[in-house]
Amino acid sequence: MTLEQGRIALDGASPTPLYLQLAESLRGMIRGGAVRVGEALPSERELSAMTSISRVTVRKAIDALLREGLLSRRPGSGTYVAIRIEQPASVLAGFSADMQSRGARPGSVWLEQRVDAPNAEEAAALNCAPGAAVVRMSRVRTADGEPLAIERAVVPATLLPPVGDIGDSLYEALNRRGNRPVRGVQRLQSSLATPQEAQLLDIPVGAAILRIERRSFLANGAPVELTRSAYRGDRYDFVTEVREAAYGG
Amino acid sequence: MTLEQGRIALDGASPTPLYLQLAESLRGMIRGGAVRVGEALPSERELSAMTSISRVTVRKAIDALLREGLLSRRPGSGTYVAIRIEQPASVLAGFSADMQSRGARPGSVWLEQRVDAPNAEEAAALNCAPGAAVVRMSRVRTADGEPLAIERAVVPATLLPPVGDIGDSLYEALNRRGNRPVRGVQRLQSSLATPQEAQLLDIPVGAAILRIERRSFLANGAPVELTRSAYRGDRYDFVTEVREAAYGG
DNA sequence: AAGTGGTCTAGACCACCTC
DNA sequence: AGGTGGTCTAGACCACTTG
Repeated sequence: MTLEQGRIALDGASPTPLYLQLAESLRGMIRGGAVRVGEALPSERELSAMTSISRVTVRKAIDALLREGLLSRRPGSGTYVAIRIEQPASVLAGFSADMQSRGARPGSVWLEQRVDAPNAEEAAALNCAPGAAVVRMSRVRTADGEPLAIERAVVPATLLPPVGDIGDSLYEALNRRGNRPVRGVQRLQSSLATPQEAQLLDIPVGAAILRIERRSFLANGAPVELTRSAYRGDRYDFVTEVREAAYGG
Repeated sequence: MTLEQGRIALDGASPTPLYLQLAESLRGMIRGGAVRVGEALPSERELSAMTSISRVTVRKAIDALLREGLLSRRPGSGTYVAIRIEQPASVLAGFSADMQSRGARPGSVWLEQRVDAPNAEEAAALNCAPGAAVVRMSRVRTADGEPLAIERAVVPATLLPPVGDIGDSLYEALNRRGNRPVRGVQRLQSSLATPQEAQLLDIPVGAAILRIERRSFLANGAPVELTRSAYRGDRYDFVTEVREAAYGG
């Protein structure tokens, strides 16, 4: 047995279910290195004895960590710390939240921020009149100070605070106005860096670029943004979870 | 109660666990319209009584359908058939189905197909013993006769028909054995074509390549495949839908 | 042969919503 | 107040791998 019982602190009186408390403890130990990658966890029966909670509940905690990709089970053998810890961040998040969930510090260098009229494609995508006002935002997005992506967003002006109050996180600004997108469609494409992109991202012309076009929508279906981004191919990967087609569809 | 007991056929002697049998029955009823969208399922205690299986096991079946997005639970109220979700191309489909949905004719040129032992990474990803048998499949995938991608799949041999009977669609072969993946995690990366890839895909060295690594899983969580693909960047884009974080587990 | 995860049962109590 | 899902227990048997 590799773990010391003292490290697992569970509170039966807490409103947090025991299995989530145990999952959190195990998560902390794995991240902290108390159990190394590839090593086995104590068996379910051992964990049950160590923590005085039933094996069914121990399994429920392990189930949660399995879905996070932190652990892997081998029947008849044991439960192991997964080799690759990948963060399935297929939830709808802006650049800032995405970077924070990856453990990097997000930043921005503004290229353009102004109110403008939409072109035909933008008006169609945002479902707004050709004469309506949109906010056009172009930035170099950085992670820990290094350029990672070029992001060009177009948003109906009515959904945002005044241009001066938008700050560095578009999604945060939308949230302040109660206009949080709940659904989005993204299109990903592999491409090569143009000379302009190469200069802004500090990479060679012709380097790999991951282009992402995102359209997102409010709960009532109204379009929120049309954003086109160009990510450095060598520094960024996109993780998504897919499920079986629900039905009919 | 909307369901008739007669519709749920469970076989205690079957090697398939009861909770998966029940999940399949419920899935069929929902797809067949026996319970309409927005309607409540019989309560867990009712299902338990109807099927003579314990409530814990009934919950486990419902858990699986929740993860597929087919059902939604409301504490204190009931379990409901989820509102129909608009499905983009981010559903879990193999190359053949993906191409057909895009209106192209899928094809294959085999590079390799054999039973082998997994390497360390594959054994970890597939949760199988180092000495287990896996089927290794490498193909150039074509759309309307044009090379579009190089696909290298590794699947536990136990999940597949004999190697000679696999045919050209991996997912179809898995389905024949009842091993349909219901969930997958994909990692996408932009990259450049290596000389070997360039030759196989008939593109210049250094052209844009979209690399996709997919791990997919059965309803019971068992890993099905580890597949690495290299798509022509100029011919393929990947569309995915993102939602606000919803289901908690 | 011993240990492991995989499955299953028959109960129980709680917080919440309203069938 | 009665029903619902949410949680939890203390056992049990199985198939499998091999600490």
